Formats: sequence, structure tokens, C-alpha cells
Amino acid sequence: MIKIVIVEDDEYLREEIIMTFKKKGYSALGISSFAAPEQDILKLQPDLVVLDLNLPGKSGFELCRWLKARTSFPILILTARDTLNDELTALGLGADDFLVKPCHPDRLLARAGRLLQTYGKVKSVIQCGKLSLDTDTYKLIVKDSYRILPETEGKILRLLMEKHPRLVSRAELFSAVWGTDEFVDENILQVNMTRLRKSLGEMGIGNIVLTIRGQGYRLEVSDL
Amino acid sequence: MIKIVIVEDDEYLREEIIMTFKKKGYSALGISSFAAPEQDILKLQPDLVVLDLNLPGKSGFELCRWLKARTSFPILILTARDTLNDELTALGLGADDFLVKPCHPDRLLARAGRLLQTYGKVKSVIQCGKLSLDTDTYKLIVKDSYRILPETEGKILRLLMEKHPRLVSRAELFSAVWGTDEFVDENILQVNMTRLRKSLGEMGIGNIVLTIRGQGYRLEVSDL
DNA sequence: CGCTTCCCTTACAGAGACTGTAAGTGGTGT
DNA sequence: ACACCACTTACAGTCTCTGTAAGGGAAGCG
Repeated sequence: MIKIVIVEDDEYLREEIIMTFKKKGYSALGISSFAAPEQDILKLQPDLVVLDLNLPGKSGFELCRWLKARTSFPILILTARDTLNDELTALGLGADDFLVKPCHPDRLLARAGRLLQTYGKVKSVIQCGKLSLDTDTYKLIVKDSYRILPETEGKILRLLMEKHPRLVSRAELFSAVWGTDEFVDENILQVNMTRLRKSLGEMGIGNIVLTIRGQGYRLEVSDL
Repeated sequence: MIKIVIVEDDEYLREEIIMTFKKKGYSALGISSFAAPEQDILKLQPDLVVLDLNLPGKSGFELCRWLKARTSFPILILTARDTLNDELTALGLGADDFLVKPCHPDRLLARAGRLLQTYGKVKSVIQCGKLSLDTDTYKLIVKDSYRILPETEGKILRLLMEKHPRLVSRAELFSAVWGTDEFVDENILQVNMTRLRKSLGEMGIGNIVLTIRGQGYRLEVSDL
């Protein structure tokens, strides 16, 4: 089922929005703790996030930027701050739509539905800074050029992107790519790491896969 | 350069919008004849269309529906008709955004920019009714399932989709797929046609490639 | 400085998917 | 019923991708 997460501190409004979506058959969840909303949202893996700008503690802008840099679901800003500047800022940060409260439920549903439709086709695409990777075809897009990676290289890059910016251990890679943390020749990972690095190098993005001696690998890409 | 087409009958406003985009470095073109705007737009292959709803002759809604059924660029509706109903209808037809005139140039630019960014990643995707085909990877998406076609099958389907709903001659197919209208064994086309049909059949969309005896092939998919 | 350990690189060969050839079957119109 | 066109199936060559093997290089430690 399609999962929508609502980030809104006003409890009454939050429940109202949740009901609006639930009536249409979506699965809707509210974020009620604002200590670490990023991690909560990441864990939920939603298909769409409805985000308020005025949040306790964190700014909605910051949250939007953070999410956009490492996830690929659409973000719909829903706010009471009705200024052109806010809208421009939000869109500039990568927000996908900007609606002003109070908003007619049908409009919210229509806008959300459109975003879900647009993103439905690229659901398999994960994003990491300037890198986009289609996890079905392993088509890697950087700026305006692309390249279709072989399966093994694609699987490795996928894991690196998904765990970014954290470190990925060799065991994790073996498990994800070869389906076993048994002892497989350590070398095969290194060989494919070389191949991946070469592919990336030919796309003009060399040196983004770092080796952490004795531990594993880490992807190094700027947030924007 | 990024090409934007403006469909707007008010000449003054049209020029103003064109200037707005040109100042930002886009290539902007206005449609001034409304006899057959569909074909004009198709030929131009724009990256984005800005569309008015009140057009002489044709309804903007119809045009939007028509374009969305066979193209894959984003459509931004810009209209003076400020009713929720119009917005819901437009979004329901597949429009990507809905702005009300008069609209601040910066807002228009921001919204247009966001659409261009979102669609930039799927620029290589062509659409035909419920079929979406990535022409880089030949990943075919139908509803929620997908399949990666072999290159030859993909090239054939691509041409069929691009020419849809017209007929495609064997000569055209040879030229597009094998790069020659020289004499190549006629059979190779039939073999690959069989393979393509089998692939489509396994996706649950059999019988959409029609044979026109003595002429060529045609794709049969409903507009929506 | 030299040794050990870890990591990287290159070359090679097997496996598998895809493509075109060939030959035979089926259907349509006259 | 015949000729023509379209379809299907089987087969083999080609090419890409993958893992194996072996040797080279860099970092840490005594």
C-alpha cells in the first residue's frame, strides 16, 4: 500500500490530514516526535512526505534539504507561511510542491496524487547528491550523462548509496551482493571494486569510493 | 539548450512569458497558430509546455490529455480560471502543475524549474498510454510491473511507440533498428517481432502489435 | 629499514544472454 | 487450390559479464 508520512506539529491538523488520506485508501502516518524526524522518516521509507515548515526545533527547510540529498521520494510542503519567498526557497531546496494552509482536502489529494504518479515511474531510483541510480537497470545518471553498470558493480554502488554517508563493511557487501557472509574469496570484492571505480572514473567522478583500511568502504559525495 | 513551448492566445502575455524564460537562459517559443497545436508541439519536442486553458477552438484540457497520452514532457497549466474544479480536472488529466494568472515571474520560473529537474532524470522515457519505455535501458514499465527488453526488441518497440498511432513500415523499422534499408533478410524482423510479442505477452499485454498485411506494423493501445 | 598485512590491479577463461541464420509451418486472398 | 506473405522454432556464433589466479603496491609496526 502507498505510505504517506505527515510531519506537522499541530496535532489536530495532523490527524485531519491523516484522515483525508486514509479515506482515499492510503496508509498515512504522523510524525509526533520531533527529536530526530530524519531517522524516523528514513526508517518508514514513505512514498510521499507532507511537511510543515514551522517545526519545533528543526526547520522544515533543513529537513527538506536533508531528505532530498539522500532519498528519492517526493516532498510536499504544506505551510501557513504564505510568502513567495518561502515558496521559492522550498522549491529551490528540492521540494516538489508547495501548498498554503488552509488547503482544501481535494486539492491536497490531487497534488499528492500527481506527485505519487510522477514518482511511481522512478520508484526504483535512489539518489545520493548528484548521483541517481536506477536499481532495476543499474543505470547511473550523473548530471546529464549516464551509463549502464554491470549487475555486480550496480549492486555494490547501490549499497554504498543506500548506506551513505556511513561506512559499509565487507561483510555487508558480501551479504548484499553475493547473498552470503560465508567465506568467499575476498578478492572478488576487490576486483569488482576496481571495476566500479574505473566505471565511475570514466564518468568523471573518480575518487568517490574511499577505502577504510581494515573496515570497509564509504561513499564520499557532497550533500548537494 | 532547454526548450520551453508556451501555448497562450493572448499575444502580449505570451511574449511576456517568453521573455521571462529567455532571461533565464531557456529557449522559449510561442505557439501562435491554434489550428493544429498538437502537431506543432510534437514537432518541437519541448522539455516543458506552458499551457493556457482558454484557447481558440480546442480546449486546453483536451490538448493536455492528448499530449500526456503520447509524450512524456511536463505540462504546466497557466490560466485565469481560478477554480478548484479546473485545478482538479487538470491534475486529473495528468497536468504537472497548475498556476493562476496573474502569476509572479519568479514563481513561474521556480515551478517550471522544478518540473524540468524532476523530468530531467526521466528524459529518456517515452510514453504511450499505459506503456513507459526507457530508451536507454529498454526498461518497459506497464502498471506496476517492469521488464528489461533486449536491445533489438527495445528498438522495435521504441519506434512503434514513437510513431503511434500511425503505421510503421518495414523499411522504417530496418532503417531504425539495423541502420540500413538495404536488403537484409526480411525474416530477421519477423523473428524479433515474435520475440517482442512474446515478451509483451508475458507482461500481460499481448495483442497490441498489429500486423498490417503488405504494409507494416502498428501499435494498438488506448489513449488512457 | 624491512617485514607483514591488507588492498589493488591485470590477465584469462568459462558461462550465459542475445542475435542472426536457416528451415519449416500457418494463414490469407485470389 | 495455389501463391504469397507472415509466423514460429531450433541452432550456433558472438559478446559481455563474472569469478579465478597471480603478482604488484601501499600502509602500519617493530
